[in-house]
Amino acid sequence: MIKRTKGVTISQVADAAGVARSSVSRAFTRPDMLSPETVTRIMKAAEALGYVPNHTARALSTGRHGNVGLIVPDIANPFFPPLIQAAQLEADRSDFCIFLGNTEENPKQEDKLVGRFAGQVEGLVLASSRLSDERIRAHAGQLPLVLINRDIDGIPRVLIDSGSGVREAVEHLAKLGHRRIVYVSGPSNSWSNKQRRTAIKAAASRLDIVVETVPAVLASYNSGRNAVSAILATGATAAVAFDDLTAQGVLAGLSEKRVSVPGDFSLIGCDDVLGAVTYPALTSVSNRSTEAGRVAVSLLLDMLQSRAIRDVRYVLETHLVVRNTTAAAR
Amino acid sequence: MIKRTKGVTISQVADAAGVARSSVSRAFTRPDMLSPETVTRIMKAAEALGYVPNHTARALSTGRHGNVGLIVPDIANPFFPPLIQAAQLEADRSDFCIFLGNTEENPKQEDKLVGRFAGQVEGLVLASSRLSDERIRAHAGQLPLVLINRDIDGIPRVLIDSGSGVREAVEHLAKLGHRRIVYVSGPSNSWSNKQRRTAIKAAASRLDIVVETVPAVLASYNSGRNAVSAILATGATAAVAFDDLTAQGVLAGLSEKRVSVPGDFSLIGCDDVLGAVTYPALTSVSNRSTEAGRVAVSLLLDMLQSRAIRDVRYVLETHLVVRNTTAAAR
DNA sequence: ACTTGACATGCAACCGGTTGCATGGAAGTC
DNA sequence: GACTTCCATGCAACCGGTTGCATGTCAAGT
Repeated sequence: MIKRTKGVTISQVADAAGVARSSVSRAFTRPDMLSPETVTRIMKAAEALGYVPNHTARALSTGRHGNVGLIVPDIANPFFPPLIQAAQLEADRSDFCIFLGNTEENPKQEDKLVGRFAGQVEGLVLASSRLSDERIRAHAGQLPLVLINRDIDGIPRVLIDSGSGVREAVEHLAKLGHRRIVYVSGPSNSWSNKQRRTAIKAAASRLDIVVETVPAVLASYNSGRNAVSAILATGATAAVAFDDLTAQGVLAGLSEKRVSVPGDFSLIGCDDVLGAVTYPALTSVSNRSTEAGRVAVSLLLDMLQSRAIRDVRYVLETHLVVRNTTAAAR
Repeated sequence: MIKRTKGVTISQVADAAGVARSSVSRAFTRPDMLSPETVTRIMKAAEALGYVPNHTARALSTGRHGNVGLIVPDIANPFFPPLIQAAQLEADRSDFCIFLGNTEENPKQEDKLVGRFAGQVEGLVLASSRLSDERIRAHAGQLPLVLINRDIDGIPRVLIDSGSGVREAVEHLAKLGHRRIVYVSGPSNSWSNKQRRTAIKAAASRLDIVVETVPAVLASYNSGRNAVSAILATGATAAVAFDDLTAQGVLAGLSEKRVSVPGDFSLIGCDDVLGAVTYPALTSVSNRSTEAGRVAVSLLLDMLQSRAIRDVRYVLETHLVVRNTTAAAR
């Protein structure tokens, strides 16, 4: 049977070392204030007793607990794991821990999580938040906040500009001779979706290409698959999907309808999360999610240190990665 | 400019409501101890002041902070996100927050994370821990611990048995008339690989099927693709791949060689991480990672409540998920 | 030898809650 | 009407650290 050892306190160490509690505290936090001998004596006593500073108590008196929160809409979406990983790594470099929250794409859940996190993190990163600007502003009033893929004035944010990559995608399709294309859109309250749709329309109109939008509701395989009939009905010869998951769904749907890719139809995804591991390899727009995670946390930690909020707007450009789902129009 | 509102304390609420601090505390934690009118008065005052209980202070005096830690070796491995998600959901149901740690497959990093988490979580789930039994036992002495995919006596654990699913895969192929199959193996030092290979051989010999092993070196798309020539050279009519990524590579390689799946060749993956989002949909062995995450957290919360450690060994069997890459042998 | 100052350490208040025990008043009992 | 019982509330200690200020000591400065 395993039994649990319970907390050794600073007082016990103080007694053992024959000093005041404050000296023990200083031995751990500002050893330069004490004579070297005292420090070693205290350390030895602490070691012997197995003393470990109580994080909670420390947090209570200092107001700093060394945690930051990261809230994402859907961990299972392959876009996020690399972002989370990078965020965690960056936090770790400064000895911070990451609280992870998953909102299931649900603003209410997100609000709830922010509230619950608020008391125990020093700052928060909201990735692809589904909250209203208003709610985000309200939260930003409570604690340091950094956004990923939400563009709100006055709140530090890291934006992955999929616009640049999408523009390249449209140019790529234009060069291949496609004159009529479809944008398979994602969640309507997603900032990225808005951004991509806008970029596509702008690029297309500049290149004299007709774009139609087919909604896929959720960013998922199934909605992509279900959108296929609507896509084909437009008479387009190519499509850009909101993300790779959706694209993969479209790919499946097309295949079922005996439309070959890229022979009969060209398809481009976004976020480049599946491109390299599926067949045929998906042409897609790179995502930069790793950098986004790292930069967001780094920004947040900066804010915590300087206690200042700068109006940072950090933009990461994306590019088209050409693989095997695009070819010349028939 | 956004400015931050700082903490309203229980004392301020007490003053505003004209009661003692303890009453305010009780209004929030055990309202039944107070008269209804007092409670409403306090609540009204709290509301007006924007009071929110300080989580840290509460944790200090109660010793319960409502957090559990989850440590995984690699968030980016598609096996884990569903597990994490499920764990988070389960924790959430009991108003617990999840601390997420990523060890990069590094035991030292894992040890460090456990140490850092220890002070601020009530319990810990270690998924596919890379620590030695000894270290795990040591940690288990410090705080409640639940393991996923590690089998250590005396420590509650959740194990995913991929053997059962692999057995079903072989039976499925046998029923379809395949007499000669290939196992496309994964990393030689992987415990799962060993488990799967063993299960395949046992099942095959029982069913009078010939199995050949083709190594794929790494569990990846490319090594799967490169293994195709060797696979076809064996004259087999079906293959089981170490994991879905490898299977997807094999699928791509077969397609390039004009071998149609499942018409000419049947293919089964493992872990079911891609099956539902690729085309053709991959027949695969389920991974149960969602259940594993949920059960592990649930077990942990139980332990926290009952303050007891039971020697639980929860085994999750896997099953074959038949999709569209398997058919009758020619 | 006396002041001055630097330095090491202790004291005690504080962070913001929780909780066992004491108290006082109202209701219930005889 | 006096006595118990019970309930709502307050008091104060406590959780385990941190930190501003006071104190004591010892060496350097004159």
